[in-house]
Amino acid sequence: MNNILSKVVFDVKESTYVKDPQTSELGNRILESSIDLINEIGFDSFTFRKLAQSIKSVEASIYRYFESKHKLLLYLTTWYWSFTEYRLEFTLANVEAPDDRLKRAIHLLTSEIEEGFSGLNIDVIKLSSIVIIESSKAYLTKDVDQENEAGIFLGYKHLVERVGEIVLEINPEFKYPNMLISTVIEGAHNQRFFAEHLPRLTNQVKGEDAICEFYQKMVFKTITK
Amino acid sequence: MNNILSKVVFDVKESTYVKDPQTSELGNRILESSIDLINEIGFDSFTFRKLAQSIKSVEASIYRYFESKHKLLLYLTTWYWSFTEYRLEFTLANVEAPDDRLKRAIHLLTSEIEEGFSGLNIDVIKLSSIVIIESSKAYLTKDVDQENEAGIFLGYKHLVERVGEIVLEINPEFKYPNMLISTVIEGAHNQRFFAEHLPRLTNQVKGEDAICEFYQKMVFKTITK
Amino acid sequence: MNNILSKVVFDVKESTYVKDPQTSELGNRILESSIDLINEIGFDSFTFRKLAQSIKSVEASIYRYFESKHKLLLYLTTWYWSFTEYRLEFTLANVEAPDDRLKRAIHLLTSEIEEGFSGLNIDVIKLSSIVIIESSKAYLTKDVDQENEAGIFLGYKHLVERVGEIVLEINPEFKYPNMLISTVIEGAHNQRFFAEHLPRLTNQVKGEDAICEFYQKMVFKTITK
Amino acid sequence: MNNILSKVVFDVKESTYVKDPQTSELGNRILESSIDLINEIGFDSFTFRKLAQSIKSVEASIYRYFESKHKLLLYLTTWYWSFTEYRLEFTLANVEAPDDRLKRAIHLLTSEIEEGFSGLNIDVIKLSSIVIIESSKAYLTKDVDQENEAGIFLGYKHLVERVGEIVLEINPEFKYPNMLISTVIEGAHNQRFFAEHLPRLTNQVKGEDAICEFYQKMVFKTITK
DNA sequence: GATGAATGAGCGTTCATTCAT
DNA sequence: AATGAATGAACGCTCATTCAT
Repeated sequence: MNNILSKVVFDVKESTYVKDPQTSELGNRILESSIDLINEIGFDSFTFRKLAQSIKSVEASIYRYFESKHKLLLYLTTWYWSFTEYRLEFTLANVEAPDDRLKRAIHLLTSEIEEGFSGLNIDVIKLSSIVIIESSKAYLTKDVDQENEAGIFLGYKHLVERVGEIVLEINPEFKYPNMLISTVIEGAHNQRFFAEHLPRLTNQVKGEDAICEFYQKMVFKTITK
Repeated sequence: MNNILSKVVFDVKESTYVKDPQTSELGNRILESSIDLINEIGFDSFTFRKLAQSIKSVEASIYRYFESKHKLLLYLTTWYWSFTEYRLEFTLANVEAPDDRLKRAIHLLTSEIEEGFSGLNIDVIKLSSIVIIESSKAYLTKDVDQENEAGIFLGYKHLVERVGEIVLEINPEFKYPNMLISTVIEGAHNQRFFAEHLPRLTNQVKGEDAICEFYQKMVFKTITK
Repeated sequence: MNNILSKVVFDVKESTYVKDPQTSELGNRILESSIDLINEIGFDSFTFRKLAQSIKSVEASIYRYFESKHKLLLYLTTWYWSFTEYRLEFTLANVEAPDDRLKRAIHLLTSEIEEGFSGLNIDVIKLSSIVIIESSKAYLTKDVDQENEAGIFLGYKHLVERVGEIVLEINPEFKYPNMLISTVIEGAHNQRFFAEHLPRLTNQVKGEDAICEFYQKMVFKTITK
Repeated sequence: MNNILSKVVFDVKESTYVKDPQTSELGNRILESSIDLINEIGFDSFTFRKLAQSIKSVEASIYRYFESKHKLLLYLTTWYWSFTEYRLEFTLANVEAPDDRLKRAIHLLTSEIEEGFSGLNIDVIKLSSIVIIESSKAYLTKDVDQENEAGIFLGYKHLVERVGEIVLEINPEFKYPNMLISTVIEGAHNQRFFAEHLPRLTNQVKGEDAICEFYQKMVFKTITK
């Protein structure tokens, strides 16, 4: 599986980095450590200085790869969506029935990643938890409209549209496929966070997986004529 | 309407402030200006220094009211949810039919606030746009679990539960009322942001109001047995 | 003499400072120490950090007074020219004969300040040496044309014009009074520097005062019809 | 003219460079680009990094030629004086009358270079403007006394002495020939800068050439017994 | 000889916060 | 109660420089 995964790895917009971190040993250490560190202390108090200390290097070296911590977060989330799309391909491969396809797609988008992926230097489980908590900070910013970031959300958009298309296969007249799918993705993220920190906002019992079940039902009922 | 509204005004958890800003002229200026300023430059680059300049006062004075900018944001969002709950009461008053009640509730939660509210020193339109963009930052933080903030999300939780109860009136067996309603609230916020900045993630045409229609249908279909 | 001198002290363009350093104890320490420090290590390697250390304070405190080291240098040179003009007034007071007046003026502009001035917290001798070595850096900069600096060289300009007028008293037809006087001022500065560091560029023997004599002769011969 | 000029080219003190930039293609690009760049952004914000970018090379490569940006500036000014001395030879060649020689010499030192010199990779017009603005920074430094820089000002000194000798031919008893000539050179530089940026310090109207005329008269009157 | 990668050091700046008045 | 002055700490960033290839 190594080879295939390493192919995915490159599918990150160049505009997020100065030099692709996956092409050097230091770069990879930056990725690994930043995931650990953001998980630990949160993106807000995450700084290049702290990251530099944790990889036993210096800030200047990190600037060779990313021009700001914001760009680094974009890199990570972009990578995550690109990786998720890749997993989606596998999940849908050779599955014909649209209902089945949609069910599987939603399961993928709303369940926790549980197994690690061998052959990857990136810890996807930790990364997914970063995406849940911090990714909104990547777009909820005043810079979101800048041209150079136009391409950055492509991965996410693409994923939404891919699943949206399955919805349309089932009900070609449904008017809001993207709205529905992005609601599911963001919603699942939120519910997972609520389940852990603000349980009264959800009906998810920690441990069980009501989230996936709920969103599957919601989607199918919503798109039924 | 002045009197009634000013009653709402006090319904903010004390743990968010050192001294209630609504009890003094300076405090009110802090609220007004912070809303303007956060709207303008975003919460991340919003600082007490800049706020102090814009109210022609001094950082130290703001510390009399809020112990951090984070607490100030919590105050504003709490105020917002408390205000929203208040509006909900009005919307539902004397409406008996559960279907009708739910429809109205969702409309309230998913539509843009359009009219200002006279008698309020707080610009609710601007505030709602802050809540959309920045409120997730108020809870997506490592401090979220700290005891003293336990009560802070009460307003939001209460609102979710209030509407959740209407859901249960319609279908007492529905298992995930809170999950559904918080998905709607967060979803509507996101969609509104996407519509403006990342339109490919939504099917909302700017100007129209597909969002409200979509969520109403989604909710009713989802809770139908 | 105290009182009169303290009057001069305020004659510095406000655009050079954020808060007038002469109005507080810390501000005065900044002035004194910066003069010492620039003298010692040169303006190029002079930084706010080093200055802060030498006054046993921190950089942030210095920023209360000056927004950059460049502005601080402008403050010092402006102060110096304003002070020089003040000394000029005294030197010319009650002297009627134009020849005499010019001779005295040139002497003032070309001789080393030797006596300290009691009642001043600023060490004028050290300051004058800074002006000789570093002041050109205050105007030889890409910012020189910016509007906000328009008024900054007024002291220097005014001094040049004041002495230029004496030249015109002696020879009203002389076409280049300002050119002549600014040549003298800058020239005397250079020669004093050369005498110390690059003696082959001058004919000044260190210790003697050929510089003053030379410029006096030069001026009188040049303006004679 | 090529051959003769390329002879001049080598007349730069070795102590300024690690490897003579004129001996390689990259070295020449360094010279050309540094002149452009210093002109554009000023010496203070000129760095090896920016220079490296503009020659599409790398900082490390520049260090092969110059050990610091300060040394590079010294190289350029030294080259300039050496070049000026060379032009002086041509200007004085076959001119016998001392008065005439002095007049021509001063004209050379105080007028703007207008024509470019074919056969030179160095843009002398731009370089002369650098020397006017930045050269004082080359010697107004705390390092000026260091041994290895002792020889660096030889070109300038030599030029001053060469013209000083003409002064002595005319008036052998004149005591300050070097002082006079260095005053003229520095003065002309200053006046040219003032004319453009601080016109009230001069009587030079931009466009005309009062500077040359003024200094010629000044010199002749000053040295007349 | 030229380059790419990495680093150590330090600068300018801003922030949040405290203290005395 | 509000303010002015000062501070400690950290951040983002750039620079000059070195090393290995």
